[in-house]
Amino acid sequence: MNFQEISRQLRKNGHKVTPQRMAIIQTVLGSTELLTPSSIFEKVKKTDPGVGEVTVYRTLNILESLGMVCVVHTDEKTHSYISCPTEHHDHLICSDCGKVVNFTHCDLGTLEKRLTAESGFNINDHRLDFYGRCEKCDRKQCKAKTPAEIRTHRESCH
Amino acid sequence: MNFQEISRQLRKNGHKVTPQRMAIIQTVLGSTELLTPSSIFEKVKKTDPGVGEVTVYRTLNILESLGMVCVVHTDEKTHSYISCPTEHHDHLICSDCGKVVNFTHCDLGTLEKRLTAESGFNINDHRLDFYGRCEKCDRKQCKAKTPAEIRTHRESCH
DNA sequence: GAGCTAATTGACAATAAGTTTCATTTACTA
DNA sequence: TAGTAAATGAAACTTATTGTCAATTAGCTC
Repeated sequence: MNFQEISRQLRKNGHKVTPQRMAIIQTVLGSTELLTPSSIFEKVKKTDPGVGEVTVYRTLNILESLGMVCVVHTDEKTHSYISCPTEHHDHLICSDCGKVVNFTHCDLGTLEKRLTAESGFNINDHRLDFYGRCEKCDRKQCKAKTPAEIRTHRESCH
Repeated sequence: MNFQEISRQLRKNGHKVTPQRMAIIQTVLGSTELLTPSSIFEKVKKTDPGVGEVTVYRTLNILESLGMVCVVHTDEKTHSYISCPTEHHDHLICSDCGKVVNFTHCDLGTLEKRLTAESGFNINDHRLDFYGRCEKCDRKQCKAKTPAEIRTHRESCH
């Protein structure tokens, strides 16, 4: 998604196109790894020091409402976000480096029918996340323990 | 799981059996609906007013470490817990009343193989949650909007 | 292009979930 | 029935996120 498409998408939904917003959006959409509000803030600050942390939170809410990012549930206490396609998809998440791969065609139709019959539930949605190690991390096993080590390791994977 | 099994399980793992702990555990394990720390606190307070909210948090952490409850990810900002079997299972969650049904045999082997081949990921875990309406709620569509209305509605479903 | 207006921004304050601390109490063991 | 380490409750603390508000700005209208 390029600058113009993003701008159009924003305006179509009644949002203004501001430099802060665009800086944040380009950082988020240009990444394939899991991002937290504060990690986004840190990244954006390097190129656009004028952007406030609160604006990151606000922009993430807009992106979520537009379906351009997903909230990924991790064991951490902060929200994690990942840029994603707007059609239905699920996630493969690397537990070492935070890389996320979207995949489509989860083919849960059969399972869903079985569960509907067994439970009486009227199912209308699901969330499927696979966890494991991406190819890179699987080769160089991660030994990082401290937050700083994990950050270094993650950077070496991207 | 009865009183004695729970006690044994606790002692086996180096935890003491206290009245507060047992009150909390029996409330949690005796429920099929999603519970938050504060909703558990409210329930327990009715029968055992002496139990503090912090003890609820501490007990939930123990139950989680023993694999007796799962954290279920919702859109709410508080953690939600559900009593669950210790072997692998996934969840069906009613978005109206919070009822949770555990199911086994998710049969994701084929999908997992495909994704491993396509992505190079070494997958070792997954999380699959189906969302929808349970049979009861599907019949009497939920119109509740305010927290108080939702609470009333939920109580009427259990 | 100038002016208007409502949305956006950043700084700061407020909130709330969850954790830590610590003096006191209590479950288990010897 | 002590002794001791774990557990408890109350209060303080931490930290992610949200709300407030005056100043700024994007995008519309003329």
